[in-house]
Amino acid sequence: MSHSTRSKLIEKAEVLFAERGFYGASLAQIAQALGLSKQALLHHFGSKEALYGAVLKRLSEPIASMAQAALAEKRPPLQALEELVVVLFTTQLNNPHSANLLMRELLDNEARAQRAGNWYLKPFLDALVTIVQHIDPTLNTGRAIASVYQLLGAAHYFTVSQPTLTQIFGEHDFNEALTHYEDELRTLVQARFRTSRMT
Amino acid sequence: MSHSTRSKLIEKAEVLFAERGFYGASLAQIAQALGLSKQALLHHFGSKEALYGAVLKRLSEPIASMAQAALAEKRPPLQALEELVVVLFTTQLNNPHSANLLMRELLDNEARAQRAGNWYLKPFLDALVTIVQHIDPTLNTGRAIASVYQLLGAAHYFTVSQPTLTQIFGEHDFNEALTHYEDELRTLVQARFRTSRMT
DNA sequence: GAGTGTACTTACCAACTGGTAAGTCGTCAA
DNA sequence: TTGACGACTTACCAGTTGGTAAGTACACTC
Repeated sequence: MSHSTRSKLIEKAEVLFAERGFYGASLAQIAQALGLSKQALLHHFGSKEALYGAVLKRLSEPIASMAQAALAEKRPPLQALEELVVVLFTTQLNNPHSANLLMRELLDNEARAQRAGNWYLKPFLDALVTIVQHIDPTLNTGRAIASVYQLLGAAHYFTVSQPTLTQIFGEHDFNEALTHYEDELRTLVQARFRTSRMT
Repeated sequence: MSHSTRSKLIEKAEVLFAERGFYGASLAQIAQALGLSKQALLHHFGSKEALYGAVLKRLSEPIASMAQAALAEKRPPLQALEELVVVLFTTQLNNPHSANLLMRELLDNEARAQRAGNWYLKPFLDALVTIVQHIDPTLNTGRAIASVYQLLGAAHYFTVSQPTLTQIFGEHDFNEALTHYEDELRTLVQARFRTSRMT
């Protein structure tokens, strides 16, 4: 079936792009990993850029809808934010390839900025900024972006560093860090905004 | 002079590796950007991997010595940590290529783990973990790693996201975020460890 | 059963990849 | 003056890159 092949290609491309980057993963590799010819891939997507775009799109959709769901919730916004950050973190932990690829997109962005991919992240970031401004209405947009990025950084960076950390500190210490990380994230969210209201 | 050509090559390689990744930057590009032939480059470094290693080494040295200097300081450790995080952040802001390349190294690490490059970061991370444990001696290594990574993530992630943020939120809001980010980082360091001592 | 469309295939292509071999050229020491 | 060395060069290599052209094989509609 066509749809299944197409989505299988996207899945495999996600893994290979995540592991080796846009230039490091070749069309032939991706297709071959599924027993297809490179030209089968080009038949479905037309070009490497288009394939990459399809991967990015599929990646960003669940993230954006998570953030928008959190925004629509009736819970106190600080609670909603804490929950959202934790859910994002655990989702990334369970999908290391997505997390890696998103980070790569941040890096490649500058050199290949004309691609529309970046904008997939906009609804997600907008929702986060809005939540933060609900928590502390005195924050202007710039400050809100800053605090959102601290939280996002704290979560995303750790996920992506997993292999490095394991190598440097060993599996035992890494697992210890992992066990407590969710907790630490909650502490961070609370601490950040408790202080902000005290100032 | 030989030394000058060699270090010019490292500098240029850093920029191109940062912009396009290890696979995306070719030896010919790097050499050509300095008016040299690809083989001049290979004469100095032998292989692409070796060049990459030289770039990484030069990159990580100042970072490691910063952290070790902070560890040797006589100030209260919380103050030393706050200062170190801020210095790291501003250094990265002023050297976006270094920041990008370090982030890429985190990502490429898994696929090309056999390279020794990772370990350049070990002294730096060790120093940070030690400082954190001076601040709060009740933290085991895992928890200390976790809190170090939150701070590192908050700083590094923002630097690397600069182009994306500018595109999504516009230059004005980004500059506002930038203006306050150092402040926000200080707040974060203080808030994180103030809370930790309260618990 | 003719025609149409989709999902692929093999056969190519020029351009580029990292790397080797074999020089050339200037400098400096004996 | 010779000889060695370092810093390069041109010439070349096989393998891979993304992409095009032209088909084949099969399902479906009319």
